[in-house]
Amino acid sequence: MNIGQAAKASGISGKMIRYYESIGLIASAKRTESGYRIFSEKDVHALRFISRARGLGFSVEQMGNLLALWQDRHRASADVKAVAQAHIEELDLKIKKLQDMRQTLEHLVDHCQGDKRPDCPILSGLAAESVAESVELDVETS
Amino acid sequence: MNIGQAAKASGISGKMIRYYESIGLIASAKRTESGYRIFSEKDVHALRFISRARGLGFSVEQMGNLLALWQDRHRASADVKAVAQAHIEELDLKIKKLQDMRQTLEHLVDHCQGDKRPDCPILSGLAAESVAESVELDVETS
DNA sequence: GTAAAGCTTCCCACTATTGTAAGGTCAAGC
DNA sequence: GCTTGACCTTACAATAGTGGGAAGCTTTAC
Repeated sequence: MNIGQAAKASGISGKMIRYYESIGLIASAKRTESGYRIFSEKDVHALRFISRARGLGFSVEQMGNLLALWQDRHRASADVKAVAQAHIEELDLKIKKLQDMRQTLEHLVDHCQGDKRPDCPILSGLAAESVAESVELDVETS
Repeated sequence: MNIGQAAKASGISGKMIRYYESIGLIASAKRTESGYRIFSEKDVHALRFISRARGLGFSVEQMGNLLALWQDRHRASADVKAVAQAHIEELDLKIKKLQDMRQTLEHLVDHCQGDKRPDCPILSGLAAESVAESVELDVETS
């Protein structure tokens, strides 16, 4: 199988397959005499594994660990679970950070008239000593 | 004021101040005869504005728009509100994406014993034709 | 036999930030 | 006046992942 067919079959672009090979995430593919990469079903299977792990937000480094565990028939499921749980915690942190941003911004937006006048609590909020300060000022005067 | 003092006062590293200047986000600072950058209170004010916008997850490009609006005394608050709301939508998309990942992963983790045995629904889930497939298999057999 | 499609490597761009190296400047102490 | 250390300057590299493109070779289809 050529790289293009492996790409279609796995959902990973040819570009990225070459990249993953170059950084050692996957083994170097065999080559034809003329230098074309050859992929087996097993290779595609691994690429699909990677594709799903990426879809769940695992980093390349974490995928390296997961792939090693996947290919180790004597792994303990506890080891896999630990990697997955650590990733859930990372996701939680990111989610919380974004939600905090969202909330602050929403608060500012709620207090903005959004008309033709230039007065804007969003800009005052960004310019204030602290975002809370402007919002509180705003609350006091409303 | 030197760049180091401006950095401390604004919460943006000297490195990043130079970067923001290089990409034109902020105006080029005046220099002493020997080439040191000089920052005024007004400059620091703008840097703090940037610092807060960054904290709310605005991209450099969006900050460019916000700064322009901030410095335009005749802006309409509706324009600012539009930028902010567009950003909230971006945040919502990111949050949703992360939450979806989190949920799928949590589902897999919940079905993993996490002991010394090698059987692991997390790995099967990643290796399956689709993540849902393995989970459903798992549900059927549980 | 020629043209098109697909492969190869290599280099660049992106976001935003940090690190490092080589060198100039300023202020304090002696 | 000179040394020292802290601070400044520019320039280049690296990070993570992905996409884009060029130049050139191979394979396939007609």
